[in-house]
Amino acid sequence: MTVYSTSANVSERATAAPSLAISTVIFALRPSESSGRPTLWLPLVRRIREPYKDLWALPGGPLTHVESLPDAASRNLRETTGLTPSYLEQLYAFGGLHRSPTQRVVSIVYWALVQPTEAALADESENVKWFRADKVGDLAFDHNAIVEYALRRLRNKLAYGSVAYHFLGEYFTLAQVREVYEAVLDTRLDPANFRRQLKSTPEIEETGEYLQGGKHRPPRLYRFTGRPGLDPDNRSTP
Amino acid sequence: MTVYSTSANVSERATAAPSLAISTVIFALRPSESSGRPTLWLPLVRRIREPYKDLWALPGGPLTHVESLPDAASRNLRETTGLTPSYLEQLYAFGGLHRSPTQRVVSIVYWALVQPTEAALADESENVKWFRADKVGDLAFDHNAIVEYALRRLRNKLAYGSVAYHFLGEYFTLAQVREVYEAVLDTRLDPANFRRQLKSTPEIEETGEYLQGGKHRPPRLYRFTGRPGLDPDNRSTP
DNA sequence: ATCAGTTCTAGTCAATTTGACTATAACTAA
DNA sequence: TTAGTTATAGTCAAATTGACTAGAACTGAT
Repeated sequence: MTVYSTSANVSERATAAPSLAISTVIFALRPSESSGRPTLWLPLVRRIREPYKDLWALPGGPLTHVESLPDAASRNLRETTGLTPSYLEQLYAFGGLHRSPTQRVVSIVYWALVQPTEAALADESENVKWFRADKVGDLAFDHNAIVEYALRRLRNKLAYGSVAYHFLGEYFTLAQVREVYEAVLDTRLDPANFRRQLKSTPEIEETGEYLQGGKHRPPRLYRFTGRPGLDPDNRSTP
Repeated sequence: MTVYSTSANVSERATAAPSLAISTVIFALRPSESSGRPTLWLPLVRRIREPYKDLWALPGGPLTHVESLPDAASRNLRETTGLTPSYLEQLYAFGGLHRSPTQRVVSIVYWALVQPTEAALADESENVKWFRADKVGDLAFDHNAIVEYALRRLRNKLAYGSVAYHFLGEYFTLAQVREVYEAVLDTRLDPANFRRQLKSTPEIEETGEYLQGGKHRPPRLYRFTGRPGLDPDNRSTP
């Protein structure tokens, strides 16, 4: 089985550029099956051909000539899960020599966050399944390393940045933000101190609304007004 | 002038993968020509063919089949400047549709830091020249945007991370570290407070040595003992 | 209607960190 | 010997953080 396309000849094999693929690590919060508290999940697709046939892998595919890198990432995200991300950022380009046993492939990997309302509608099937981020099992290629790195970046970015809000809808309670932090960082945080910190950041705006229908005192709803970040792609998410 | 290689046919043009290149933004500190204080510089190469003939551009070239991404970055860094970096990290993959007017190119860009002893030996020629990082002029392709982004990342990383020491040799004074911060962030920092902070980080080790030969009280020399960082390539720099 | 249970929210207080500043030590050059 | 300069330690108030207390506001059970 040869891995080079149709009309390539021997001299081209030596110099031909490695092929380019786009993959995406998609994170969403879902209630844990045991505790009911939100935990971090991601969708994987089952490989239907060699190499690594029948193993789970990150959604991905080749980059076509007519689309930008983030467009390609969005597209294969939509194609495999039906989802539209609320946040999409380039993670890393993985280009090790032996990532794929049959071919030299450089994968540019994106990571995406989707809101739970979106995530609930996600397509799931025989070949697309959601896994807890800390229990993905053995994946195809170097995808375990990629998922681990994506998790590190997510945790790191959460500490400094403004990503937490992209897991949530437009309006949210401060306790929901805390739950995002607790799920992603896998810790418990003091509710009173956490809200004091959030209230001191100018990017979080108090609204007049309250979340009704809960079992206890209705919490006030807030809105995030910050700007994306320093990613050069910078989808100005309208 | 066609941009596709020899035996490509029409149908391949539509689906052929975009070509892959590696570029590097190389930072080093050099004494400013005016004040003598260290400032941030980077080497650029003059383009000797179209497109953008005669404009300055980042060092770079195609990725060959037999080298990893960081190896390719090191190689073209060495080939253009003769330098060996003390720090090398992936910056970003740039893949906009119209980065090059003649061809679809995806560039995986690395950024490197070199120590001043190294940087002093750097090759300079008609076609390789060093520029102040804030005065590079109009560059080829999207390289102005790339340099700007590299600067943002460098500044950002300096605040949290451990990059500053890679601008310096194995032994350094705390004032030298401060000069790195001042050069990169373009501010002045209080010497006393700055050293208090450094001394509270466990990764900086006091040595028994002092830097002799200065004009004033000889400062103590320190050593950095921290580990690289969370980059997946992670050259464990022996 | 009342009360127990729970979460939301504001606040207190000591410990730690930060920013502005002062003072002394240790060297060189004149 | 002294003036000039950098290195280094320390002081003090302001700001931030972590642990904790307590009242407000709701639901569901009695």
